[in-house]
Amino acid sequence: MAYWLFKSEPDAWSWEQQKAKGEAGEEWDGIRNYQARNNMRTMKLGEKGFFYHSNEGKAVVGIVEVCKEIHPDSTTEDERWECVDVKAVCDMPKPVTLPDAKANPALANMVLVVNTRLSVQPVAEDEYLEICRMGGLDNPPR
DNA sequence: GCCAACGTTGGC
DNA sequence: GCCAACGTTGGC
Repeated sequence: MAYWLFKSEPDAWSWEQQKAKGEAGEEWDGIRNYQARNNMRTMKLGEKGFFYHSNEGKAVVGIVEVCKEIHPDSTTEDERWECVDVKAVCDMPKPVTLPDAKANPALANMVLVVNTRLSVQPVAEDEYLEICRMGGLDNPPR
């Protein structure tokens, strides 16, 4: 079971909007970066990931689950671009900010800290659990 | 709003 | 296949 992190500017697509979609979930469309797309290609149904607000907030605000595996991105005719669907699972009781993550030595190698520009990224299991711990999530969904 | 870091494009 | 020019992301 792998873990992921999805980045979104709240102006474009916020955690509130994601939660409003409920169980149906929503396409994680608009990704135009090969690395990010390749990460989505390896995602399996049911895998968990963080929902991260970039720009405003700069924090992990919730947890999502992959509810549809890789398929064409409906927002473009360009068949190079594919995406998955995700649905909201739960809030992060206490959002974990980027400065929080940077200040934690256990997260020094986290992609979020090391490569700030990658919008869909893998998260190691120990990093996943550490962020959940910092966020006050006692029983992280696995 | 600025700018560093990074990715992509296109000329050669 | 290299690399300069350009565009975009995202932290500050």
